[in-house]
Amino acid sequence: MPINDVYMIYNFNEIEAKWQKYWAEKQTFQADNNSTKPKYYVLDMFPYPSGAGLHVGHPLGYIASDIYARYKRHKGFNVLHPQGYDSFGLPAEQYAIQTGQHPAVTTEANIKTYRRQLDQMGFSFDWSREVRTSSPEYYKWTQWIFIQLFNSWYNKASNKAESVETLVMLFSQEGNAKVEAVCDDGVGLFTAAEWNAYSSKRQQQILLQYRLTYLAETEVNWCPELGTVLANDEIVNGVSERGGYPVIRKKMTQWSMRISAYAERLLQGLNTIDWTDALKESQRNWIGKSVGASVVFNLKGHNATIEVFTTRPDTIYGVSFMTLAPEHELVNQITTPDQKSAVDAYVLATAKRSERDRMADVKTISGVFTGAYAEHPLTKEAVPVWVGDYVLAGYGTGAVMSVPCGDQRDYDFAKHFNITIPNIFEGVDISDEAYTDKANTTIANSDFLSGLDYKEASKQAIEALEAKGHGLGKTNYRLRDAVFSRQRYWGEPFPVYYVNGLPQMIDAKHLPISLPEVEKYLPTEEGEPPLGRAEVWAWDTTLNTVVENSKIDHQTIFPLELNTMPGWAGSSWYFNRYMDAHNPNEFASSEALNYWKEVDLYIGGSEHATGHLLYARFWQKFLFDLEVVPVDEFAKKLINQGMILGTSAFVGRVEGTHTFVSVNQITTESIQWIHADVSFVNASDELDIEAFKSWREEFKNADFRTDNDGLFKVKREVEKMSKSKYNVVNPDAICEQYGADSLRLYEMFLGPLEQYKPWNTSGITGVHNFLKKLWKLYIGQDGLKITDAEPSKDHLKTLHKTIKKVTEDIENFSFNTSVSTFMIAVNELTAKGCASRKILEPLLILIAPYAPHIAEELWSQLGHHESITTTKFPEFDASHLIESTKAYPISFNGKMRFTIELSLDLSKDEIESAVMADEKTQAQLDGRTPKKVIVVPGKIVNIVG
RNA sequence: GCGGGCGUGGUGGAAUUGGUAGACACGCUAGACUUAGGAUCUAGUGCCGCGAGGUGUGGGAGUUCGAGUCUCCCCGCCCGCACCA
Repeated sequence: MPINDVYMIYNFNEIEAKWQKYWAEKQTFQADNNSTKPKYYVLDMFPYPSGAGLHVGHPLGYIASDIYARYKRHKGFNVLHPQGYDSFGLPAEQYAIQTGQHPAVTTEANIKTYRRQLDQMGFSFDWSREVRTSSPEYYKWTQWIFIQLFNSWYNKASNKAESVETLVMLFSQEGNAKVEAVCDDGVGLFTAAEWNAYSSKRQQQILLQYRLTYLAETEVNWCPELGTVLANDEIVNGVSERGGYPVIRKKMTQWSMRISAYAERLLQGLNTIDWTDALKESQRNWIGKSVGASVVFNLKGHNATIEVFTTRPDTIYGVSFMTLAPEHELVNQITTPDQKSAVDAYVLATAKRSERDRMADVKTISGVFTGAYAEHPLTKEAVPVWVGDYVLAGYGTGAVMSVPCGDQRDYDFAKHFNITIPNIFEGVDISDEAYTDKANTTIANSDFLSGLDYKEASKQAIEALEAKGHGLGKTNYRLRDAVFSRQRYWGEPFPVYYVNGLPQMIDAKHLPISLPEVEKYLPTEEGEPPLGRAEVWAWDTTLNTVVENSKIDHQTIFPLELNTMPGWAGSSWYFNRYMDAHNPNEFASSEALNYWKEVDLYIGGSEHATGHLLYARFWQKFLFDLEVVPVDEFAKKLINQGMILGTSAFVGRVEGTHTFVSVNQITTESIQWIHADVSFVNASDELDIEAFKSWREEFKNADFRTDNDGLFKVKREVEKMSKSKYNVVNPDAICEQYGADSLRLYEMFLGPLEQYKPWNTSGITGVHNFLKKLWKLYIGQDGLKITDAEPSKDHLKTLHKTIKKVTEDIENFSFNTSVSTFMIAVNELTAKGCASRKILEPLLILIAPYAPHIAEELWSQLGHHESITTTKFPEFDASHLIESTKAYPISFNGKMRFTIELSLDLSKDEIESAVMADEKTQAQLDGRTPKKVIVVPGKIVNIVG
């Protein structure tokens, strides 16, 4: 056979296509819901299929999870490794608005691209379980979950969600006084008799205040540019996360999710799951638990009271004033005529400032006295009531009891307005700043609390306040209920219609409620969401169907909800659907749910910390309460892969001219930096001037001031990889040039999985060369090199060193170092001329999870007819690592330690005597006799004295 | 301000978890073969020094026979939350 025959050289393109086809045809990676093997569920965060396709950053996490999934198969697990698409979303809709193309059409096209790109990477996904959040078969169950939420309330007594039917029963039997529910503020008390006498409408309105998803007029974050509301986690620094548009506060009637009911369980659950500390900490911050007390102050001369929340009830005797948020409802009511104009002016001025301004400017102290006085609940002294914008309307009750000696903000406010600062701490100087250290506090000047520490004083203060009916211990959470409505087209329709303005659920058996066709994807002229354009968007209660009817008679036909669900709806439960992806009758069968239970390993970006990952935990806990899922945390272990960043290239242009200047030639002129496409620049930062010139019309006749050698250098900067920064590297090109196995290895080789790292294509030659060397280890000019010769001890040592390292690496998710380990192994075996089947077969299995195509190809060339994917992973045998007998002592203080290199030929006993005979050891022992010598091959030897 | 993390060659990064720092790879230098090569192979490559040698993990101190690793202080960087009462 000629040398350039396909079987002689490493023809990665051909090999990869061949095995991808093989895996697809044989359905190699289809998971079985009935298996005697132990199960293992490896999940990636499913992608949003954007029009730009995948860049090299996207597959990083998929490669890692794929290696792990393949490894687990080798280890004898029944592995579920599915993939799908989070296919509802804003970009497809924005594109639809611009082009009139239906989002379903562009989404379908994008999915095709994604699928092709994912396939070419050789991922071992079980595509038979693919889900798409935008398909009616899927969102049928998203709608179903919504109905379950609507039909549930949160019982604090049982600490779980229960059916609204039980709530109705309680109301009709004993009213709501004893019902411990998480519900809206301001639900009044009623008796059973009153409840039963209420109209049906009134009853429904009351129930809405208890449901886990509810309709309420709330102040929401409205983004005019996007034409929709946003959840708190979708806003970053006062602007929208997507697009960076301004966000304003606006009152609207919206669906909300009562996630606050689960605040404590979401917090506690973090202790049971293996997620990173950083991520858990983000969620803890976001939930923001604080323990303290609610205290009620009477107002002098008014019937009203001010309720405050404090984490420092121990400082109750240090209160010298109170502060209300400018938006507080009492401000108007209690302001005295003298102060009215000043207060009104202040409130107005604050209202004019945007959220962002207020956030940016925290240093300026401002406020105004209302003229009113509250009464201290214990001393009965008068306490002046102020208004100040350092108090936030949205947290706690929007009012605080100000203790200037114990809180820096209160202190600053008091200093600024000359309010007295009583000192209630023993032996502490507060002339310069407040004393905020509650761990080392002794309370003074505080009646019965004097002499107590923080903990005891808080306890007794709460007891005293409770006894007087002026307060009680309370825990506050920062976590707000999540707005669930979006004024958008491309999302799940709600299974909701309205009768007399009250929401009704469509019976689950009529789901899905599919998205209607609309002519345009914009809001209507009347300002209704896009679904308002649908001619057919009403529910016929007699026919139980969405009907075509322009003249709604309001007897049997009722309007449907026009909002759609937010992007996070479909992604909050998809991991359960994969277990039984095509079940038309249930969202997943209980057999499937009980078999797979939860995700064992979840890999995805940390940017979802307070969005998707919190909402998904919330829904899982709810579904657990409903007893439809068997576990209340959906992912046991979670790893955040770091982002792969792009290395942008900038060319400098002298401001206001058409002259471009190489970075070395820049002198004093002011330079405007322009992104150049990274494909025009080589590894030495030199620009292909001609390519750049023909890139855009405006550059065609530009001048270029080059270096003396005629080269033009660009400036490099590491940024997020993005189309708009022209720094995107396409995996298709890499696969074409180096192959998927090279790309997979290189992405792992780049650095620790969780770290952020810039992409640099030139380094890929290193791993590519490794694959070529690997190939040459098995295949020579005359074909297969493998022999059945017994391996030498040296070869065995290399193999087992590699087995040990690679196994440890995979278990610890340090995939980067095993790539190096492979390189060392192949270099050593090549140098030693190893051709033994007993070495090279196990080696191939080690490499298979990382570089599956080449491994499959060589495996089949070795004469195997079955895929390598389920062969048994090689076992490490320590005896092969023992080396020589040189030992030298390390320390002696009761315990003695030696570093030792052990000999392959020696037994444990022989090693022991070798150690003891060692000169240095003898010197160190100084005549003493050790009791015991512990020998661990490949490790340090302990000698216990 | 609070919380989490990090700091090692020109670069990405290793380091048996307290035991020969810089594995492996990129880049670079020299050479070989080809002789358009960006292909392949060999050798070298932390820094200073011709050399023996010295020095070296942001800086300083400490614990230890021994510190990149542990403790304390300082400097710098990244991420999350942020007037949260």
